[in-house]
Amino acid sequence: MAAVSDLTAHTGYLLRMVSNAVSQEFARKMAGEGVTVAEWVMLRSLYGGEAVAPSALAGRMGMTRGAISKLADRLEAKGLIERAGNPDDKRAQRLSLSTVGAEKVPALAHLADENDAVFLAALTGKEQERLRALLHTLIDKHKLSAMPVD
Amino acid sequence: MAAVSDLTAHTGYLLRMVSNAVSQEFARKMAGEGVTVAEWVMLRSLYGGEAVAPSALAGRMGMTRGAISKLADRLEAKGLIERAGNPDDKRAQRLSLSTVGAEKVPALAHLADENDAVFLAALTGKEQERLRALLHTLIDKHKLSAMPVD
DNA sequence: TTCGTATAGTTTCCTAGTCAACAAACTGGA
DNA sequence: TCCAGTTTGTTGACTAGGAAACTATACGAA
Repeated sequence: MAAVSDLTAHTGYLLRMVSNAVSQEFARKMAGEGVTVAEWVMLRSLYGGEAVAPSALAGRMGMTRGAISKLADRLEAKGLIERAGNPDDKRAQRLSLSTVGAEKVPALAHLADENDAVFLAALTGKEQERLRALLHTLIDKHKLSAMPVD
Repeated sequence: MAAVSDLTAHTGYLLRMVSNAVSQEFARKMAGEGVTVAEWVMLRSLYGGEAVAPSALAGRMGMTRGAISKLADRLEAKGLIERAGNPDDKRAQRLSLSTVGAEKVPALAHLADENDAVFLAALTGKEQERLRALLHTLIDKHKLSAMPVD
């Protein structure tokens, strides 16, 4: 007998529901700063570190090289990042934040903190800890590493 | 002082990471059946009930009417759903599963069950319960209702 | 009645991804 | 050395969705 379980019977479903709610609200706030979530992730990834190769970012951000290429185009056009060639390997590039980009990150980070705090305020401190622990367990056991963008 | 917190410091970030992992794996399985996740949600929403108006589905699925219109086009083209006019209101439509569509749902539901179970196997039964409870709390307190599709 | 407004679904334009083909540059073994 | 295979980033074709304009229909108050 093929019992068809309800959509909401799946934890994966609940996860998407909650995750989407947080992300959409976050996207809205970022949009107010003229930045998309993917752009924020790239900016944050470049913050406070050395210049990074696009292909490395693709791995970190869980996007294709093609997507990174276009994303970098947009951020470069906005003057938030810079592309530098690599004399050792003429194919390669190094992406880094521009001064303006670096100045923008803390403000965006503040929005991210705030967004997270507001949403999680629906849980007690202990519950928040428990949720984080459970998510970390899933991440570890499944060896998840790619940064989520969409 | 503007301390810039790490991306992974945000629970919203962890949520997206975990949620994306489940969803992408699920999307891969659905793709093997020639169906996208959005299509699955629509099919499941139409399963075992009365015919539904596109606009109602838009609300339930958290998508715009435009998106539903195109989604319905695709499913109709695949022969999985049917559009019926409404004599009472010539603007309105009613969407329902075709016989083929209805037959397909249980198999897809099985894949959904399986996908969920495999992913959550990384947690103990008690932990799974706790995770679901926490997600439900967030959903309730934030009055989330739209079905997540992307 | 009839006209203004609201509603249902469609369509167009835009955005942001993927995938696959590609050119240029590198690498290493015969 | 040199050439086959790999890697880097880019590009073009395609997809799925959102926003807003649009069409057709319904409704309601003057």
